[in-house]
Amino acid sequence: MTSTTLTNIDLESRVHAAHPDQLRLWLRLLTCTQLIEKRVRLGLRLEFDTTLPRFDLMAQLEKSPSGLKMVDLSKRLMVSGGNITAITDQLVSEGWVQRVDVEGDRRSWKIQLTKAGKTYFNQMAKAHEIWILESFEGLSKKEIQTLHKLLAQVKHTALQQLIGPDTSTLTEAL
Amino acid sequence: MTSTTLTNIDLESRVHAAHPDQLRLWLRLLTCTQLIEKRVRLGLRLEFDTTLPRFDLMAQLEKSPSGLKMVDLSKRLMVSGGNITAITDQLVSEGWVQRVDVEGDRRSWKIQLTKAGKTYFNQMAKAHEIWILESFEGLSKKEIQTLHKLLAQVKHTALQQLIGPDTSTLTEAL
DNA sequence: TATTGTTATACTCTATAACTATA
DNA sequence: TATAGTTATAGAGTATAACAATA
Repeated sequence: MTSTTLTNIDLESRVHAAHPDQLRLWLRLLTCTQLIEKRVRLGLRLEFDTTLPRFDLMAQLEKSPSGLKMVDLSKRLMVSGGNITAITDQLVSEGWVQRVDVEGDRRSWKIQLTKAGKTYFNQMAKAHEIWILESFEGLSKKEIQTLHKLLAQVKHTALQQLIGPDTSTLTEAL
Repeated sequence: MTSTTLTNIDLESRVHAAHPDQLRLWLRLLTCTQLIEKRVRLGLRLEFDTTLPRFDLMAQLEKSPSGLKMVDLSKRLMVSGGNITAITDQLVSEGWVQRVDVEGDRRSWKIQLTKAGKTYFNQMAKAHEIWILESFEGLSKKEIQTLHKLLAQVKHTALQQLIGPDTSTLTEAL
């Protein structure tokens, strides 16, 4: 018989019997996220010739039709301003987003999806939704709700741990 | 009042009310993982001047005291062979791991932690464990078990979706 | 022929810091 | 002074492909 089964060939093989349940949970959480993320990245690259950060930025814009400032995008995507400039430049050159003047503050832009960008994003979002549905198809509706609820608590705690109990922004904390 | 609360300034603001529960679950899963991962990366950088991929590679070696071949590391860490060579080279130059000849196959090495590497890794692992315990301290023991169990199903399904039902390795599928 | 590992290359994402323009 | 955004730079990680050595 072979020395390792497929399910052992991943990060979880790191866990020792002596390690606490929290560590096992973290590695399982990480494995799940990485598997789904790899699937999404693969699909975005093969079917749409794009990347996850670009998709994420467009998803933020789709959610805010009036547009978002660079600094808003920086906070929401939890990356530095220079990154936002770089990714935005790419998307502008490809025609998917546009910079629009902000009335009353000549330092800022509103970044918006173009009409072509909306169409393009909607196509990606449909495919994305299918990949995600497939990734969770082993769970019942109730299990999905339970998971969602438990992860709410994790999110709350992890956020506190990362940024502390004050009101500073995420990017400032990093 | 401010337009956004802190908990809205993240990826989950992408979700629309019309989107299915699975999509909400995925974004929450991603947010949780990213928050904890940022905390771990920050700690590894500030306290140990190292990175997560390097830590992960050493963790694999610590789990396999007899050593692992490059190809094993490639599969377990789900990255290409060239990356393993690069990261291993760094760790060798820093004295934390060593390449050891494999009897009977002159193409391969066994990569092992050095004595100094074991000491160094154990220090990191202690700190890592604390960061993880803190990240999940909002959950009861039972909730941790429930989460772990539900994520087992997610892992299984996501793995099938990513690589298909056959027996090929992860890296081959990517 | 297939496998193991290395090398060369290029690309994406990332942060930091210096800078300009504006508030 | 502080904020918004850009630019320049450097570094890490990643994949791919060509390659050499060995099985």
